[in-house]
Amino acid sequence: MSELPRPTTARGEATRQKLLQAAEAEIGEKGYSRASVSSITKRAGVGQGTFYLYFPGKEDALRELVRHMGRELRHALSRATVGATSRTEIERRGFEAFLTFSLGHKNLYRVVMESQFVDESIYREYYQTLADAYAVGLRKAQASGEFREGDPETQAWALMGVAHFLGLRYTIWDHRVPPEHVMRTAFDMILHGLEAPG
Amino acid sequence: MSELPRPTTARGEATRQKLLQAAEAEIGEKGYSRASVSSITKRAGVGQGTFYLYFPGKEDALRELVRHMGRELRHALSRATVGATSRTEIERRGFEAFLTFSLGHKNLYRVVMESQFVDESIYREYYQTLADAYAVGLRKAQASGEFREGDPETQAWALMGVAHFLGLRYTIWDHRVPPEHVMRTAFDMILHGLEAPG
Amino acid sequence: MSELPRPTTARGEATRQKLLQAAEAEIGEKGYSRASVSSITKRAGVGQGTFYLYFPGKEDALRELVRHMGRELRHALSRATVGATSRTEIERRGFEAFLTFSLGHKNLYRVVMESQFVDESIYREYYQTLADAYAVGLRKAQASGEFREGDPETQAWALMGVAHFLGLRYTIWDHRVPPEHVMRTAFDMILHGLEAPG
Amino acid sequence: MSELPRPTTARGEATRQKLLQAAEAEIGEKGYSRASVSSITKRAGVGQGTFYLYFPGKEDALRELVRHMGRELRHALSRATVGATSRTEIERRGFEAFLTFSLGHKNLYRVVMESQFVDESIYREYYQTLADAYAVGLRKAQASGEFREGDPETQAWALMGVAHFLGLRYTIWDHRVPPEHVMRTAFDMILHGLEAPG
DNA sequence: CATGAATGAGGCTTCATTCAT
DNA sequence: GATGAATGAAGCCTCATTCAT
Repeated sequence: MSELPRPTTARGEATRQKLLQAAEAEIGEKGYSRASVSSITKRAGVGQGTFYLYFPGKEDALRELVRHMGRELRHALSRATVGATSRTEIERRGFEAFLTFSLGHKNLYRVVMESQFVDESIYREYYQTLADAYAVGLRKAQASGEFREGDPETQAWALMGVAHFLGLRYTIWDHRVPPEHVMRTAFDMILHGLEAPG
Repeated sequence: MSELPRPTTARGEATRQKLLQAAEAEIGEKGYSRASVSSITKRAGVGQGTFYLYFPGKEDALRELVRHMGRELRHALSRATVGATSRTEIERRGFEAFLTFSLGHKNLYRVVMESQFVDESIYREYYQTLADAYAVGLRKAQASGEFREGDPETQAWALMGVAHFLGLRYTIWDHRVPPEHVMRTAFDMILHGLEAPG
Repeated sequence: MSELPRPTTARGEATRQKLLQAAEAEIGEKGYSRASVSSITKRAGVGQGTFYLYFPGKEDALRELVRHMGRELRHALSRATVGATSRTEIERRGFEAFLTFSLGHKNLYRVVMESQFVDESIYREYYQTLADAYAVGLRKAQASGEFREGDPETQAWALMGVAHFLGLRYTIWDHRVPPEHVMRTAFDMILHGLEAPG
Repeated sequence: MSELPRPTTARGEATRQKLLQAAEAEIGEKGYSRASVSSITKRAGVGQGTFYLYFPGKEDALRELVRHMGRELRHALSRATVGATSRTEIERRGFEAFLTFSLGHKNLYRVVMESQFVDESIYREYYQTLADAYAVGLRKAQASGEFREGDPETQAWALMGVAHFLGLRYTIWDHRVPPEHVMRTAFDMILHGLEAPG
């Protein structure tokens, strides 16, 4: 009723993974509230009750999924930006990696977005964690003189907004516009701003 | 797609408005799936069955609400930017107006955000309409040489992303950071970009 | 969710009564936890959901039933003892009425007994109300010199215990021993005690 | 009816005892139907399946517990009344011992009371065994002229009713009234009856 | 002896929607 | 126009019990 029992055997761990994957697919496709635990267990090929051996309730599977997505995305961003020689380069590669990642994890991405309507704290935690890491990099780039001065946290949230909306619009909803095209315009704006020089 | 049958009497119109306001409060506070038609009618002070005299179903009230929010926001933006002397000025005032508006319509804003999980098309229509109008302005500013070249639609989506995320983070979730502070950083970035000049 | 809506129409009141009677039969026969809401509604000939139009939950039907039994029993005792010329007479008639009543309401009596394991307060209220009324009568009989001195509340509980156990043993469980026989022994003991005089 | 297979090793016996104690606590605290086998095994510190090595099912643990309580209570009563010089003395000491015992075994007592709703026969057996032993003593006291004539079995049930109700009311539910006070009134009534002499 | 993962029946409850008045 | 009683499908969750290890 109150404890969250973690499986102790390998068999248990496998079942847990099956459930998590099934939950990702089910919730990603139908949305959290239309997704049913019984469908999840059916997809996972286990009995209904088995779900509750691994999660205290439906909401907790969602939480788990969002945390998982957060970890995966951060890893993807790390991998993509390793070895970059400038912050500008990091931004570009990170942006690209984000779009690729979202496209490759549409379901999980939907799950993250919807989490805000189930328990806002899950969603806030997800983005705040990203923003914090992001702000660190921006602060360094300002210190080194590469980037213009400005509050790094605000910038981080603004940039996440750009990425989120462009990702939603141009990769998740409709990817007929070539990504390079979107990237070019977006990056020009992000790096040099809207105003024409002079 | 076709408009719902509208009431013909003044009394009917009043009931319809009461229901819409109740739906806004109920869905905004509890979220779409936790909101119930019976609570909505209770809030509106009408009988349960009355709801179905004005809306074919629960989803349709949501749809109506999103359209309503779209209209209101566009009016607010028009009003705010009328008489501006430059596109930069329009951007600034529009941004400000958007933040004020979201803050003043938290429930409605929540409803719009959640609509994507009920019927994506409502949500896409909402943003696409905004983006289209936005892009027209940006295109003009580019033509006049005030703004740098770039695909206006992409820019519009990117800018809406900035506004959405900053609004969510700094006005809806937590408005301890003063809006001027957020605005200053955001605008510097939007107009001149991240990179230091030279 | 929080209000307990009372029916406003005659039809509603009728449904409520059907449900209450069905609940009495169902819970009385199977016991509270083995009784199911769905069986209750089936017996009542209404849809499952209808139950929740009249009771916030299963427990509340039980509560209602116990209160009902309390009122009925008190009425029966009043009726039985009206016109008695001595407290001894009241005791005798009350005792008899109690046994008759329990026998005629086996199901309801079972429901009352079981209520203590669902929500003790229901059960305590039931007996405390009886005890309070009982003690008033005993106190008067002591004041008038008819009954020996002693704490009336304690006496009331003791006498309810006698009635309860004898009723359970000799009317509800097994009524092969003639009631007069039980009554004679019980009354002799209650009125004159166990000890032989002298 | 037949005894359950008992463990043959000392280790097994220890496990069985742990389970029984855990069941007493769990069922006593939560009530039979809210008590779960898995909680019992958790309390006992053994695996879930282990329960079924010692009991055919949940009900059987209850049965065992009631029998256990019966034995313990009878022993307590024997010990308390040994060496008493009159039946009156036996009554007094027995009554006192019963109250002390119930107070010291609240959980077990609750379990016994609830058993009637799980399997009435367990409960009836419990009280019938007590009543039979009780009646033997009462019959002797009548034969010796110490107690007034009357059907001993009826008297036994009546007296158990007194003890049960007073125990429930004044020790288990609320022991603010001093036991001596309750005992004095109760005993006066039991030994000499309600009616004033003369 | 002991374990704990797995099961699936079954219970409670919610709710969008219908309909007779 | 309006009502509110009624419905039944559907969902979440619990739990006694089984069984392979």
